[in-house]
Amino acid sequence: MTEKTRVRFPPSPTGYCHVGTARMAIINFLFAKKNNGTIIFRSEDTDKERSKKEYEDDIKDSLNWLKLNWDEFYRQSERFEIYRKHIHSLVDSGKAYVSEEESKKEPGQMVSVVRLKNPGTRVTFSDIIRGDITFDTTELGDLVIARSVDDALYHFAVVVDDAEMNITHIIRGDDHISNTPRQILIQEALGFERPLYAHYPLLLGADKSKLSKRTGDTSVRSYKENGYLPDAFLNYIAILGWTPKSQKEIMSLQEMIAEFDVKDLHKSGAVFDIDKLRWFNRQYLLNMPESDLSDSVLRIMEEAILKRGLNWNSEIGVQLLPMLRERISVLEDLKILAGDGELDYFFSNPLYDPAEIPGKKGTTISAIKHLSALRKILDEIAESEFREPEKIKASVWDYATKEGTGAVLWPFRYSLTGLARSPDPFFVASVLGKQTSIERVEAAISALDL
RNA sequence: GGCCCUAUCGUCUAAUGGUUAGGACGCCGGCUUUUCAAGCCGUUAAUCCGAGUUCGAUUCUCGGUAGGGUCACCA
Repeated sequence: MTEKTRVRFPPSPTGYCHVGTARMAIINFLFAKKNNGTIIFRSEDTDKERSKKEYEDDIKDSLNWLKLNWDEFYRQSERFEIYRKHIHSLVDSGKAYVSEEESKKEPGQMVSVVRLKNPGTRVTFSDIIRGDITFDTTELGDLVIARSVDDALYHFAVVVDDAEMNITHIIRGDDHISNTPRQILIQEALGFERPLYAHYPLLLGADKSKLSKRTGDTSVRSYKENGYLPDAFLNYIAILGWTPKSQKEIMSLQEMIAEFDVKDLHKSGAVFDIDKLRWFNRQYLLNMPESDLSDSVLRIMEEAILKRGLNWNSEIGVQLLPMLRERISVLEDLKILAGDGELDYFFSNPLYDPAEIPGKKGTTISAIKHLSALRKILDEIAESEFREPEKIKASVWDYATKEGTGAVLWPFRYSLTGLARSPDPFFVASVLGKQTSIERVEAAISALDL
C-alpha cells in the first residue's frame, strides 16, 4: 500500500504573511490536491522572542483569503515535550551530547547546548526539481540542535515534526537547499525515514535579489487591501515559475490542480512583476459579475467623493459602474481616479476655463454656435430616451458630422465635464440627465459670452 | 571567501541536435466616428562568454563569467 501524500505549510510567525509564504502554500496546495493528499499547517514558532500570535493570525487570514485551506494544524511551541523526548534519546544513545560553553547570545554566560555528533559523511539527496545534490557535511561540525535539553532549535523541531506528522513531500524554497543536509543528518541520527524533497526557486524583486520590502509590497495583506482579487493574485503567483503543459496563463483553481506537476516547476528564479499582476487582476475583474463588484466599487467611490467635499449620489454611482470597470485594473485605481477629481463632474457642476471650451478644432465663435445648437437638440430628446447614450448620440450625430465632429463634440464634452479627458459626452450626458446636461451646456455658453 | 543553485527578448516563458527561436506582460507605433481609457492590429527585442563533441549546437560536455542562495545558541 502506498502511503498517503502529506505535505506541510510551515511558516514561522515572525512577520506578516509574505508573498513567498503564499507561493509556498499555493505550490504545496496544488500538489496535495492533485494527489488527494493532506495538508498540515505548522506554525514554526520555536523562537519565542520573534514569534507573535498576531503574525500567525495574519498568515492564516491571508491564506484563507486565497482559499488555501489546510487539514491539520500544529504549533511547534506546544510540542516541546515531544522534542525533549527525542533529544534525550539522542543524548542517551550517545549520538548527541550536552556541551557546556559560553553563550553566543549572552557572552560571559555559560550554557548547556546540545550538539549532534557529526559523522562527517557526504550526503546526497535527490531533489525532484534539481536532481541529485551532494554536500560534504564535515564543514557543518557538530551542529547545535537545542539551546538546552528542553529547548529544541528549528532544524531539530522540523525533522521531528516531519517524521511524526508523516510528511511525505517537503516542497520548499531554494533557500533551504543548504539546510537539507543538516536536517538529513538529524533525521539519520533519529532513525527516521527520508521524505522526498523538492526545492523551487525563490521569488525575485525587480533587482533580481530575493523579494524584499525594498523591492515593493511583500505582504499579502497589502495586496488584499489594495483591492487585488484573491483569485487573480493566486493565479499569477502560481504561474510564476511554473508553466503547465497547456501553457495557459489564466486558469481556474481546478484547472491548476488538474495540470499541476512538481516536475514542471522551473529551476531559475522569477521576478515578481507588478504590471503583469495588474493585468491578471484586470482579466479577473472583467470576468466578474457586476453584482459581485458593485458593493466595493460604490463604497470606495462614495468615500472618495465625500472626502472631496462633494455630495454623494448613489443613483449616479450605480450608473457609473460599467464605465468604471472598464477603466481600472485594480480597485485601488478607483480610489486614485476618484481621489484625483476625475469623477467630480458627476457630483457637482464643473468650472470652466473659457479658453478650453472650443477645443483644438474650434473657435470661440464656433463653440457658441455649436453649443447653442446642441442645447436645442438635447432639448428635443425625450426624457425617456435620454437614459441611453446611443439615443443621444443618434440625435447629435448628423449635426456633429456636418459641422465637424471635433469642433462640436469637444465643446459638448467639455461643457459637461470641465475636463480635457473623460469618457465620451453621450455617456456622461445620459448619466447626468436631460436637465443637468442642458444646464451645463448653457453654463458653458455663458462662460464664453463673458 | 567556502559550499550550493541558476543562466532564452526589459520581465514571465516555449521549443529543438537542423525553426524566420514561438507566446504573454510592458514599451513603442497605427487603427478605431472628439479627448482619455478600453479594444483591435502591428513594430522593436533574447539563446551570457569560450572551448569541445557533431555534418550541424540555443539544446550535449567542460571551463569561465554573472546573478542568486546559504554558511546562528533565527526560522
